[in-house]
Amino acid sequence: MLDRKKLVSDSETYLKGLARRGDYAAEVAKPLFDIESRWKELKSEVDGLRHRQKQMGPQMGRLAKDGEEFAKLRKEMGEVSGRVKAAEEQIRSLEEQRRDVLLRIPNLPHESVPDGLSEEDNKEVDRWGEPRHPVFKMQAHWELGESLGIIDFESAARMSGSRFAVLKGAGARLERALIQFMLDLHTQEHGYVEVWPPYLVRRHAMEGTGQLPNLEEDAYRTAGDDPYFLIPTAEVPLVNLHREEILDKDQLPIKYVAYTPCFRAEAGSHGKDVRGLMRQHQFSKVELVKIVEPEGSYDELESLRRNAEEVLRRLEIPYRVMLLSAGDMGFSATKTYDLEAWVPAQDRYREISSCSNCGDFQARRAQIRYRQAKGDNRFCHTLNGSGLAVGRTMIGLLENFQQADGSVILPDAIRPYMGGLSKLG
RNA sequence: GGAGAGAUGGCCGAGUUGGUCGAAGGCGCCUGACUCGAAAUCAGGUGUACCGCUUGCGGUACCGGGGGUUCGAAUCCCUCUCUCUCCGCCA
Repeated sequence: MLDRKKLVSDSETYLKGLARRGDYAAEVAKPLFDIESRWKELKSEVDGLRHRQKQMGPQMGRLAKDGEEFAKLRKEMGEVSGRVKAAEEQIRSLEEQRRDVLLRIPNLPHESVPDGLSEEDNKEVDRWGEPRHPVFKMQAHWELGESLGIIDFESAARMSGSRFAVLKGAGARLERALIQFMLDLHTQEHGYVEVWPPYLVRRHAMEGTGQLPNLEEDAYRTAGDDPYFLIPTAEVPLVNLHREEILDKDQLPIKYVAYTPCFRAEAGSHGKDVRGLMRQHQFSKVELVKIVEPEGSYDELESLRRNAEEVLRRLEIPYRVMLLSAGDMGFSATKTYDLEAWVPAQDRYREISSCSNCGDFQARRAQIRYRQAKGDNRFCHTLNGSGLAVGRTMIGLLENFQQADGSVILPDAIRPYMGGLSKLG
């Protein structure tokens, strides 16, 4: 959520910034200005009337209840009360409308973010490792996984439909090994606190991080009037850990890491990545979240990104770093780096991690503040990044380390987590 | 699932015959006095959000959330959520 007061007082700058995401973004914000001015007018009227009510209260208490003066005052104050109620109803309605608009306005892109509306406009900022080009017929990971007997898409489809996978034997162990490896790295070497959060959350938690109200069709939820939402990423529970809190300055920065399964309906991606582990309704992810002071939050983004990159380096998977263009970023982000791992069978890089600074956008939605000085409470900045998506990491391992005979050599870093196993198949 | 109790400011805790209660008192914290300094003591201050003029001041809202009764509600009524205790069940 953007700062309503600034949005109104400096609307030109804000609308211009929003338009960098596409014309729609500025359009969404437009109704706000009229709502805000009507709201202010009513608000000051009601404040005045209530002031009068408050003044008269004690006086009426002192008067004789059967006196003439009391009857007169009661009549007058009854009228005031009626007007207050009517105006307050209008105020409530305006505030609801205002909130609806504000919740649907995306975050403002940071100045360092390149212009552009699509993937094509993203800028490569770094690259690591040598992409492996095949001297033999390279197999896609789903072929490898099935021939090695470690991934079973068919059984998964029979019980759950498309976009599910069953991991078996060394495959299941590898999933667990990768999670363990990532958690150990981030907790022991990067200073994150490990968290085991709920996988089901209430609507307001999803609104807090910006998944709702806009992306409702992509979220799974339970039945009933007061549904739970299945988290699409651990970012949701991790950021909401401090909702409605005023933190002490010396508590910051807060750094959390959590492994969770993630659930996504993948509405609107029909036909994309229909095979393999690339795009699943349920997948594992180790997520990094930081809650920090506004000063230096972009430096924190750089280090967060490095923390995620380190996983790929240890696993010896070639990758590149993309700085996303304004129009390609997610709803809540001011600036996003995608890490893209090399996928030999597709002969291209594919997203394996997305690291964003959300500025105070989520903090304002979730009411996460910190005490800067006495009487000066400010919203924190929140950051998040995958460290990493486990399924996609498995793709990276299987495909990049496959051998001509269909076996897969495991990189050194993961072997201790596989009980010393050095090779699949 | 059944029965009961509760939810007040950073914390503890008053307030429930409706009126001067944003709310006693204590603790914590900040400032000043005393002191060489500290402790103790004394005095003052100490929530969040919004509106208006604006170095400061004035106003409004908020006593778990929402709704209602009333000229007026922390105080009465309804409802929801959460917490605790006991019983049952379950992992």
